[in-house]
Amino acid sequence: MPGTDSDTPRCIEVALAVPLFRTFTYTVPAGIAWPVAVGSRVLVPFRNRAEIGICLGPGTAPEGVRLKPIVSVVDSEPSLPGPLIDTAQWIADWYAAPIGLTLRGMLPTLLLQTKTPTPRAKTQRVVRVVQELPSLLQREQTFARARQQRVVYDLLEAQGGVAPVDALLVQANCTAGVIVAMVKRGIVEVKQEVVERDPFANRAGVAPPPEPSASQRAAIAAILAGDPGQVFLLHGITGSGKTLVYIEVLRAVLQQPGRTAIVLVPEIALTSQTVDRFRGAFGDSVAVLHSALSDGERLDAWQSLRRGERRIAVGARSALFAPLERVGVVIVDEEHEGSYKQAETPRYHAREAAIVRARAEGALVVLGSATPSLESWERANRGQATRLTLPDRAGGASLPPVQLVDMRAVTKIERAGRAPHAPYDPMLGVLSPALLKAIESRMVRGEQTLLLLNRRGYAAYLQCHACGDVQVCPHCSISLTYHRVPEALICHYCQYQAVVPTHCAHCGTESIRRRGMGTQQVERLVAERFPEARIARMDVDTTSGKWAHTQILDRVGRGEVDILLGTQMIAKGLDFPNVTLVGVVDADTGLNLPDFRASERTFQLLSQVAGRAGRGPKGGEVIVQTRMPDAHAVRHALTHDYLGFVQEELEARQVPAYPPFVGIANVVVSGTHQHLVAEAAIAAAVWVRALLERHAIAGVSIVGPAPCPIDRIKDRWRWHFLVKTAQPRLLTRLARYVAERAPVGTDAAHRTADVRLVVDRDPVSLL
DNA sequence: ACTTAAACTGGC
DNA sequence: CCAGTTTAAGTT
Repeated sequence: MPGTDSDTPRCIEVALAVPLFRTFTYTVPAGIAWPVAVGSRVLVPFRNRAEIGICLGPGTAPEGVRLKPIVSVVDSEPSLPGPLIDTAQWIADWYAAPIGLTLRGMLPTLLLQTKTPTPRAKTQRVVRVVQELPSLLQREQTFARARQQRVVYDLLEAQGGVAPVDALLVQANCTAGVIVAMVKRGIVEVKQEVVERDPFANRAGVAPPPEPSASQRAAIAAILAGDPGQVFLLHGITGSGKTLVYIEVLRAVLQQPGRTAIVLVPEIALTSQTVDRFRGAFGDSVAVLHSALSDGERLDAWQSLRRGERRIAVGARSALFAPLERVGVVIVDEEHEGSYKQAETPRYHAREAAIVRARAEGALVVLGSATPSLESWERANRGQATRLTLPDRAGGASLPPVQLVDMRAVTKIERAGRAPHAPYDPMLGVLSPALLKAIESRMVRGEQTLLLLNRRGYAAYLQCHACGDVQVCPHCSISLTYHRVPEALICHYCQYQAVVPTHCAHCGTESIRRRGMGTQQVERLVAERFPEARIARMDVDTTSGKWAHTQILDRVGRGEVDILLGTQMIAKGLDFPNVTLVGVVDADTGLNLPDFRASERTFQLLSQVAGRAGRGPKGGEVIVQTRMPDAHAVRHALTHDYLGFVQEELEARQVPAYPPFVGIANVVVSGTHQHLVAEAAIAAAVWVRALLERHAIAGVSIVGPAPCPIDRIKDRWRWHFLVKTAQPRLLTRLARYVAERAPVGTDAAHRTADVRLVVDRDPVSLL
């Protein structure tokens, strides 16, 4: 047996959760069984402390170092099976991340702690609405004189009808007396409740899946006939029944003894309907991994998967690391979603990592989307993925017709018809007559409307009409958004809050105006126009409570909402047959961001939200308001023409070169002093250029450095430059070299400015 | 990241 | 001159 000779010490390589691009070598004392399995947790002395690390295999003693012995092997079975270790190695390599931090991200935190405190269920007091006041009219009558109660009610309502008492008091900026009064009036109740309650644990089952259509059957058969590691791109238009394909593939795979499966969804809270269907089909075999699990619950879920008690892991990004063995299929739903990219180290993309893990497991991969990412589309073009298409909506429904409203024309007509000094009517600039009329007809018919506006708050910013001054965040270089309930100016990047000024800070006049509409303003306009409508708003502000998403959507599903208004979170995965109208209030919001994916994201958003309409027998229609009707993202969305869009967008990515034609790494330098950051970024870029020249490396271009489009966030100034090359291996080496060795923050001045450099390979956004 | 040791600062 | 504070180095 290797390593058992008494004169060659038994050594292992151990990864520890420190930001270092290296492992540590330990000896294994005689009392401990040899060999130590790869992927096992080991307790080791490190910096005078005991730490838990992961054994990566036998090691060789480096020269001139006195090795320490491990204390013990913690696991009887490795916590991380071989394919997961391989995946971790790939992630660390490709994304230039320290292996120890990568492995840490794969395990529940409790498994890496040396001491295990027992978590106990916490309780807190919550307020719940008991008397529903769905329409504006009822609310105005009820709260005629009770201003604060109205504020509390609106906040509560917006969060799904339930909220913790203390949080609500802070939000409404009022005293407990207000809530006591409301309890007395029988409008709300206050109860003590356990905080951690898993809404997925006891949700009602859903109807058994219908019979697959011909094209669904063809896709299922093709996938099941795939070779181990084969990647399928399932391109199915919205409502074509991709989920049914997933379910049937899962069913077939799980029939093989011992086989397991992983399903990734973009954000669990937004896809509860999809998750319900998996639960409905596979019941207790499913472990739902979501961000609101407590550490203890997460550990429970992890262990049930590790022990084989549950064979399907459903969850966001990190569910890819489910400790399953013999994985037969990995499904990535809505594979184009940017949330699959992690924003912190390791900055991995779960879709790419899924392909790597599947290869290591011998599993199939299914990437599903109505609007595949250009990366996946090009992967199929190159023959590295097999394209499957679901061209029709299930049940014979057709895609809804999309009507474009050119808001430039609306503005002109409105101007012409208005007396010279008549006050501007915000309604016309925000909701066109065509859209209003369409909403009205839905109200009359008892059908539901979805309104998308990808900007939260009331107004995008405040501007002084006299001097042009705009209120900006003192910590970030973006304007403060005006929020009405509760009234405040809020920075959407750092949550900084300021009171709303009455006078311009710059010129002292009172000419402050609200510019750029947000969801709160549209909610108000719609409520004024349709006082009897039951309106729900869904955006980050109304979904702060843990299950607020689910609660709001359940209300829509039960028909208790006439108009659901929200940001992009209403665009995903909702399937409500009574929604017959989708209105896009402003298609242009994201179109002009200085980011190479702006068009792609806009097209995806428009296509996804359009797909929410007409899912039932009543059909549906979509109305898109825009001032940029010629933009290709808008044009092709109108005709549901994904192929047309992709063709044009691929063309646009050739020159200047962007993914999928080149790989890019975004090197971001940040720190607290503007000029030091600029200096460091310039020096780093010079250093990389010199490196390329010294080694005569061709085929790499450095773009920049320049300030990031948002050049300050949370008091940190930001500069960046791009490293572009069509040679992935070269980019791996460069990214690693820069992350590990770039001379940034090494001198005293830069250290005081806390100058740091991060390498973000395959960035999802450059802002 | 975190800890420890070495190198500085300032009050006397 | 020494305590307290900043900075540099190293983790097996």
